[in-house]
Amino acid sequence: MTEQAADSYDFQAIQDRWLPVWEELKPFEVPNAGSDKPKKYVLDMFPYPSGDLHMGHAEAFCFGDVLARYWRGRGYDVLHPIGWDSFGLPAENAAIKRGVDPREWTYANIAQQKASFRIYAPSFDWSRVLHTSDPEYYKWNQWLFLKMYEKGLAYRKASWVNWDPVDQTVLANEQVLADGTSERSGAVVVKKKLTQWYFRITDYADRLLDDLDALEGHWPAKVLNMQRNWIGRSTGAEVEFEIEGREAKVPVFTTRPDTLYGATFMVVAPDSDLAAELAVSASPEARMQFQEYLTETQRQSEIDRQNADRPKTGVFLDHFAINPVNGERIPVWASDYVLADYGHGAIMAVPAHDQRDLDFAREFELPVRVVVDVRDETGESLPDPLESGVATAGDGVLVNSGPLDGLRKAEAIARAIEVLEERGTGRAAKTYRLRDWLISRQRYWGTPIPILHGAEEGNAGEMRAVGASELPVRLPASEGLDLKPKGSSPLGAATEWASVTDAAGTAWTRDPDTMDTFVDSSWYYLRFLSSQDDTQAFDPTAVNAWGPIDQYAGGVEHAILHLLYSRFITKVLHDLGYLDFEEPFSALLNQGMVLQDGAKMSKSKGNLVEFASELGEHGADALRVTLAFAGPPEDDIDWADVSVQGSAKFLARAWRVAGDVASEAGVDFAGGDATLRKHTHQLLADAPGLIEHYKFNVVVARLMDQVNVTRKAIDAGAGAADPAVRESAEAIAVILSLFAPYTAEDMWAKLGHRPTVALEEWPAADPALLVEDEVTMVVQVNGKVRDRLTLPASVTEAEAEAAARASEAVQRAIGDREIANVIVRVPKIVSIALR
RNA sequence: CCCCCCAUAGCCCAACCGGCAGAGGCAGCCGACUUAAAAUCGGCACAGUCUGGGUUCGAAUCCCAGUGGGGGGACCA
Repeated sequence: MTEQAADSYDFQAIQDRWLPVWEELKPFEVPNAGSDKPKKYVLDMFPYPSGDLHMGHAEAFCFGDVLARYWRGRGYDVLHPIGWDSFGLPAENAAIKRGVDPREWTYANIAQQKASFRIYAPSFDWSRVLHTSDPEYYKWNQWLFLKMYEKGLAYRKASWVNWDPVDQTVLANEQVLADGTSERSGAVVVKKKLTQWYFRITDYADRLLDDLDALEGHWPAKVLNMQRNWIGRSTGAEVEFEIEGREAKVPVFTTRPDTLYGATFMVVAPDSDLAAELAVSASPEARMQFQEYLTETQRQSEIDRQNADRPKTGVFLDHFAINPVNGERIPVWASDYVLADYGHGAIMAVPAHDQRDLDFAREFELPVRVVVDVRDETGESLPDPLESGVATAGDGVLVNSGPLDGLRKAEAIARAIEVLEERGTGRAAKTYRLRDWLISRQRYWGTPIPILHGAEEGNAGEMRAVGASELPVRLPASEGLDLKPKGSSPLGAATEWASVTDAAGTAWTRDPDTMDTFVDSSWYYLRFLSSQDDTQAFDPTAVNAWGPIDQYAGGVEHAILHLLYSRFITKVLHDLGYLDFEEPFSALLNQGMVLQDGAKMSKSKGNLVEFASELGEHGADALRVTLAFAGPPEDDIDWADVSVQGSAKFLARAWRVAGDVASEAGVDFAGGDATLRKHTHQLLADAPGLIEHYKFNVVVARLMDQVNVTRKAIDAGAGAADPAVRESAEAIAVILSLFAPYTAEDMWAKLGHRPTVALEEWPAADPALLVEDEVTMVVQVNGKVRDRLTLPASVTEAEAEAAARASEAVQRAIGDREIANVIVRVPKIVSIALR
């Protein structure tokens, strides 16, 4: 080491010094059995291997790592694994574009990301690494599918599905954005009727919704809100309407069974089976009109359909329904404002009290009957909706409603349900916005669905699950397969792979579809406990010992999809008896985005900050400190607002403090400078709470403050040999190791200790050093600060008040006015109110 | 249209249960060191908390209304 290197901070030299040492020590490998320490499972959402790591990864993995390192410092065994979410469309599309094997492309990217992670140095347990595209992993994906299939939770149905015309595959509802475009390709999604595999997530809708309550305070409020909206439970009643000339009754869902007497017509979705059936028995003109209308609505894009301002359209279906409560005969219409896949695809229309129904009634001159007397604040009845064009949806007293008359809305809803149940024509019911999870994809780079379809006359239409002993169903080589999107799965063309003859000589064809990659990521956290185990998906004993995940960290872009699916699969595995917990993620941290000049970074905008170049230029520590210090982790970071050089400057200052310490390691701190010791112990006392509340930026600020104070003590106070200086430097190294592991390790070595500071337990704050012997109390007169009193910490309320009254400045402020009230809050304030 | 979150120095952000608006940083200015610059060190200055009401002895903090920004849902019966 040259003289120069010894006293100037060189991040490259420090990285080069410690990386090999850590790789030798493997300090973050934790056996499943752990030790006798308590356990924490800290997980970052695993990355997708599209190219190298980017700044978003840098941020996410920084925060996860701070928490993992924190809990280690607090005396826990911490499991902090890493893997790759390596199946999926982007890899496949990129592979098509470059004419390479998706497998090669994917694993090359993984290798690159691993190399970047090595330098960035999150405290991963590398012995547990997994890739979802390994047969050793997706075998268990198939196992999971078969478990779901056995339980009736995986099923096939023909339905209108979201079709991405660019990627040429179906999409889950969750993958279609609000504007009707695909979240992946950006193409306008169209509807296609196809037979597809689904997971029955709607069976779990109530639990998925209700169990969110227990996560309150541990998950971001925003994510809870989004999940609740997504599940979208409505409570009300199912009412059965008879349709003249039809055997079976038609159920409709309503949140307002109290308004049944106001139902003056029925509307069915044009693309529903019921509409088609009713049209068959309608008059020829009505049938023709309906056909035209149906064609018209199906031409509409999702975007047009979602435009709420457009006028109501519809056709009369030439049928009448009977209102079960009053026997009234009401016309049945078809209109696209009723959705086929929500509720029962049919509604009872109450135009007086529902705006959509009113708009429709006014358009087609259907009757409007007020059954709830809704009043405004002055007690005046609101105007008749037919005239005003405004439906009255609020609370009020029921009228024109037979037995419900005189009841208020809530009572009337309850009573209406009772009436329906007594008569057997309805019941209380709930319905959800959430739909079953469509999991089949017509693409190559995913987990093959382990199902065989009958391929000869004798077994045509039959389905058979692949036996557990035959798993995994491996993906065939991509060589010779046309991976280009063409609307059917590339695997179907792999005839040799797809054709199967069983022991009895019967011919079968493999299901050609692959699973949505969200299946892969819905349970990966369980696999980390036994990523090499080829006898089971996961080890229930180990999983129950470590799980659920104590701290999950990742992007808010997964607020619905990934988190909802993981919660669902966790509940299923709980119900199957594998898990003793029902929620996978006890606490969740969502980091914000890294922006540049207020905009999302992208190559096309030319505002990309490259992770690799930042890492090379400033080093891992400066980058991590910058990200942690930029602000609250859940806020977006604008790279234009931060200074990586500033972080580097701070690290150099901290590092020099350690180098200046002149006392020996192991020296007794007790005799050290009291002021500095107090400062150090205040930091030690505050840091845990700050970290646990994700206030990383505040902890970094406190470390800067501690470095500044220590610098002053060395240069102008106690001096470099004072034990308090060593105590402070050691505390800085230990806490700084969460953010800047290399620098902290080097400081630790300079302070005469052996690696690694990452496994060092935090020194305890000494309560005796935290008590102040003097306090400053503020005296306010009529809310204005008039004096500051320095008083002993043991001061009583009466003494403080006396001192305040004795103050000259206070007396001047009071003058000759009378004191109305004196409030004393030791040790903060004396507040004097004048009359 | 409905729901949720946010607003503090030029900028990024702190401020516990309502109790002195400032912990830290960036940018700025002055000075020390230097032949000079960089780095480093020392110092300085900067807001009364988006607006308007209310509660309180006391409000950045609680309540109401609004403005601006962000997010979610939305023809969901």
